[in-house]
Amino acid sequence: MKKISESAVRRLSLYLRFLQEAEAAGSDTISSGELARRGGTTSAQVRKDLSLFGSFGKRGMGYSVPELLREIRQILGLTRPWLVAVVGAGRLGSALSSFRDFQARGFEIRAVFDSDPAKIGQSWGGLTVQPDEEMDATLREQRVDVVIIAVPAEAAQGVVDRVVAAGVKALLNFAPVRLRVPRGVTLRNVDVTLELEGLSFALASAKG
Amino acid sequence: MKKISESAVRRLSLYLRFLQEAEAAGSDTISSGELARRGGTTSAQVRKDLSLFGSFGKRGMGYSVPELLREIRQILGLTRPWLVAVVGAGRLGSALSSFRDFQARGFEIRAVFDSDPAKIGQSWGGLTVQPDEEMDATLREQRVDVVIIAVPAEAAQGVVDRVVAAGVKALLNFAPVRLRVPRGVTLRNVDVTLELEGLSFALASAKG
DNA sequence: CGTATCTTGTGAATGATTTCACAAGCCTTG
DNA sequence: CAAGGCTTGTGAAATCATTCACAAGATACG
Repeated sequence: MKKISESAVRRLSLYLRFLQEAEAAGSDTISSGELARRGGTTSAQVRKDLSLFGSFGKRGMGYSVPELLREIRQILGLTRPWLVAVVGAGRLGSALSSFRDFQARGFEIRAVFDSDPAKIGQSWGGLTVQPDEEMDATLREQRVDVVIIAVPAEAAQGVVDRVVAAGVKALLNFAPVRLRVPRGVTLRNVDVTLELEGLSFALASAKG
Repeated sequence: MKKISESAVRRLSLYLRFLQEAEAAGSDTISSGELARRGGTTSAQVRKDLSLFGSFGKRGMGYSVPELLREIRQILGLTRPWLVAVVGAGRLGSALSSFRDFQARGFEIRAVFDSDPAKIGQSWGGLTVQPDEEMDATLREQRVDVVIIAVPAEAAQGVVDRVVAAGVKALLNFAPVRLRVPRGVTLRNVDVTLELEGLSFALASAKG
């Protein structure tokens, strides 16, 4: 299979969202041009992205909304739920755990961990905060697929090493630090500081 | 001035972080190879990125840590603090407002807004949650540079329109929705759902 | 002072991604 | 059932980003 760029996957994810909107609005079909308009890209880009995985449209007609929904869900692996654990029960972890959208999109939070004894045992929307020591066992027992890292930067690499050792293959990191993962493990970073500095650059460039 | 890609700016921001670490560790100089190693890129990439803005190194010696720190701060516009407001006093807004790193990196949170009467008046780390109605006046009075959007998706575009009308030129959006901004306004998105779906794609591709 | 060693800065080459452009297919209408 | 009007799928072209490769400058050391 040929290599799919990260930006192409991002766009697919966006198209999925637009298709859900179109479905809710009662549309049966949608054109590449319409998807492009919503996504701020071009119709050729949309068709190219989709053509990486197959031919889903009808010439003259566009794409069937339910069919393309099915196809993109299949491509993105969203046909079954993924099990998620959050490490770090601070404010960010709390915000993430309560994010209702996750559940709706097929990500089920199954465990929350923290190293702070004061936090352990607290109940969080049906889940009990567990101590770090139980991480390895729980991750395996619950067959957790994805771990969200919401601990301070200094602690993040240690958490990565432990969850990777427990067999987890996908990580989403919120700590402002560059983490090392072995081959075969996928890591994505959400780095708010980086984004703010990007805004700073834009402001400074504009103002001179 | 030639166009600078977003990925180049991201990397500059990373180099800045590594330089701060190097400074804390007492290093006087650092080579492009060392910056590359920490950033997971190549030394040529580092030199190319820096060469977009000038020649800061000494052949045979690398870069002076304090000097390159100064230069990158200058490039990124981090020589003075930026004033920030958070719209949305939910859990995410709370997590962001309490994020100590912001202050340390030159982003000062000056106001928090919410539309929920139950939240208004609450004290948040020295700030009082203000009602939406005061947004326009406060943003102008406080000369807010950057607005962080931490409201539900349905409310986000309305917030954008209001803060843009109040003269704000830089936005960081956490709502899982594609927002429209006029030319001259910079928008960055942090979309956790997109990131999770990216992980899902990686997992699904690997497992077959 | 001359040689060896290191590392920068940068054109040229390569690779990746996006855009262009158009033949081909599908539906509607008369 | 033929003509007209859309819209797809996709090679080819253009643009953008990364990597290569090396001359040139700087230091260290005998």
